[in-house]
Amino acid sequence: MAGRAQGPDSGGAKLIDVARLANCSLATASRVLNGNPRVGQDERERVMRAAADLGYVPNGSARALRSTRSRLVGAIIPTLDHAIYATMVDGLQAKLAESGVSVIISTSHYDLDLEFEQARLLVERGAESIVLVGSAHSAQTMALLDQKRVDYVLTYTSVAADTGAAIGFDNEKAGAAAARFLMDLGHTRLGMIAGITTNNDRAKGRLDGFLAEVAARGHDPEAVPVVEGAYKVESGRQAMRSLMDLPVRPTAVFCGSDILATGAIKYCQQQGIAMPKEISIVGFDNLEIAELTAPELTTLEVPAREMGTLAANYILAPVAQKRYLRQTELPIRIIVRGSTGAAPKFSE
Amino acid sequence: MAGRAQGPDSGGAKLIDVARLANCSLATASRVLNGNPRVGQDERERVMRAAADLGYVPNGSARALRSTRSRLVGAIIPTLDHAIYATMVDGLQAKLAESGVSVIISTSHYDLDLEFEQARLLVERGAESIVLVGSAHSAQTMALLDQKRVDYVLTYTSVAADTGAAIGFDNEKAGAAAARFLMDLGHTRLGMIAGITTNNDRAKGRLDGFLAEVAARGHDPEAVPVVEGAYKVESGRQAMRSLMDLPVRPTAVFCGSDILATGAIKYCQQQGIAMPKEISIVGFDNLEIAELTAPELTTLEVPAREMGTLAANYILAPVAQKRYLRQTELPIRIIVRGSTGAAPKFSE
DNA sequence: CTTCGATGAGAAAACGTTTTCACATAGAAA
DNA sequence: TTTCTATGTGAAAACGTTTTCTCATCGAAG
Repeated sequence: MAGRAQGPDSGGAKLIDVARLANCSLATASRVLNGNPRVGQDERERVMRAAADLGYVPNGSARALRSTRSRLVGAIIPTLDHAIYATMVDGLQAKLAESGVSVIISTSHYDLDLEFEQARLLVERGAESIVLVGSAHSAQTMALLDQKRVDYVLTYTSVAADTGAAIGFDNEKAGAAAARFLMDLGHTRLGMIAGITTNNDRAKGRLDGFLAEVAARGHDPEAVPVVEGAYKVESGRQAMRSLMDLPVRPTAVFCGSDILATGAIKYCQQQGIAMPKEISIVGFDNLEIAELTAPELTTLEVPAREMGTLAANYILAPVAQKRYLRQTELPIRIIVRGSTGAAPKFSE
Repeated sequence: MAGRAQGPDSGGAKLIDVARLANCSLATASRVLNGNPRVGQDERERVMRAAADLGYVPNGSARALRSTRSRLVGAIIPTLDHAIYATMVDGLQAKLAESGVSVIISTSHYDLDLEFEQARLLVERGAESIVLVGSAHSAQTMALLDQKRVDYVLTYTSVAADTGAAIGFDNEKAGAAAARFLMDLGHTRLGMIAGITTNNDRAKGRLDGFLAEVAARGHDPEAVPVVEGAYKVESGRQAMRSLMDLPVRPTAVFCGSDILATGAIKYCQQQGIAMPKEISIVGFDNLEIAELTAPELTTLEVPAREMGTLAANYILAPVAQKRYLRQTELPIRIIVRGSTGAAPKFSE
């Protein structure tokens, strides 16, 4: 970080230079470049030409300072290393770019204190809106956004706080749907490989919903073995092993992500556990890999890109419309593939 | 995009408020918050406390305007939807965040004109450095970066332009290594499924290197069938089909990415083409999915995260060190797994 | 003819910082 | 004592825009 972006000498043409070349005042030049209609045709053309000739690039800092509009949006996600989040950001960025709004990205690594620091930095940078993941955030963070009047959007959740917006889906409903789907196939011995639930309300929601539905069907949720694993293929494999080593093996396992599910499938293949004959597996996310396993993976589709696009739409919307977009719950589809089947019959 | 980030009334405490509360001048307050040592102990403490009490958040625009240092870095990548790029950005962002530098991200979708627009916008936002992917960029883009004195880093390539830095690997060498590996296994009937080479010097480099090595071994590169496919599993599948439909089937296929390779493997499985007995397949990237196929995929590892981290190091380095880091060529390893084997013996 | 509203244009203030410059004060060197 | 250097502090300029006034000019309405 050495060398300056736009030194006084270097960098190049400023608005005053454009104005001089176009033989008009600073004010007029500014108006032209901002599309203000109150300026004559010929003047407008002179300024445009002058700007082009000089290769004029406005100074965003100065503009932001004076106008209090930075055209900057911040996004804080757990990590870019998961397709789910990367794709959401891709959608967000693509949509915002259409309107000339830039995205500053930062990662929290599932740490709420770190998230607060990032939020602070984003506010400092002048972000007009901030996109967050999930509904669990530190009180500090919320207070900051509130005090500084930064509007924010929660994604991957449908639970909106009292101030910001929420655009996502209901993780509990999704977990319940998975349980229902498996029980409808006749499975009664269920298990779950959940993502790490600490500081992760999405992982927790899926687990809670899953167990709640089990209870709703009159089964004992306490009897459902649950293993938590980091978002890694290998943890899925190991989690599956510990489930399969249980005295009473589950016949169906719901995994909190496709990555975990893939590891689970891998374990079954290695152990020669027939799928879906002996074991049914359901994933979560519908990543591209869900079609690469053998058999292909039944999974719940997360509308990652759509959440990004909708968050962008909300951010770009005029205040009048905002209240209608404030709480958007997206439906979550189950994609049935070969990894699930009817529960095996037991001879006992 | 409605509602302002830091209005005159709203938002909250400014530096002048901090100064007043600490009973000192604006200058002193500024010095304290910037760690300037020329200020007394007690004064320093008063200012710190005042800033904390008021929840003071500096205005980055004003700071950037006056100091010409934005602490902002831009990154323009083809898309965030490919793990390769997302991971690089993750590494970049993580490293820069340690020094309080933020990353503005934008995507070019492999379009050089769009890339120029994005670069312009980043310069406007005050980015002090810009990270680009590959070595092929429009003259306009290069001229802009040059004129505005924005230093830039090319990644995924080891070819540096005369001004910026390059941190990556040699795609031609990598392609050649793949060819050598396969020929060393006895394969003479090679084929390639390349990524779309239009506006993509990385895809093109891999192809060129592959063919060059074939030629270097005394074979006719014209005889090597090449199919281009978009970065999708399905295009890999289709590309593989067209290769397998050839009158003389290749016995070994080099794919420009693991995604394409995965599609190719899928086709072979569907068609019952034995791997690696009848066909050897080599991928590129070493994505997590490379370990999920059956057999697992032999592939060339791309140091995506490392490139991001090193780009960040370069950006953060003091000018004196920059020249030593300017051109960093990373080695590229071949990860041998089950998808490749000795060439089949022909009865002819 | 006036008076008016509309239109086009410029001068100067303002945005919130950092930085330059000047000025005290105090202890050390002469 | 005088002169110097080092240290801490404040006043005010500066960064490059946007925006608020103010002021002409002009054709239309009175």
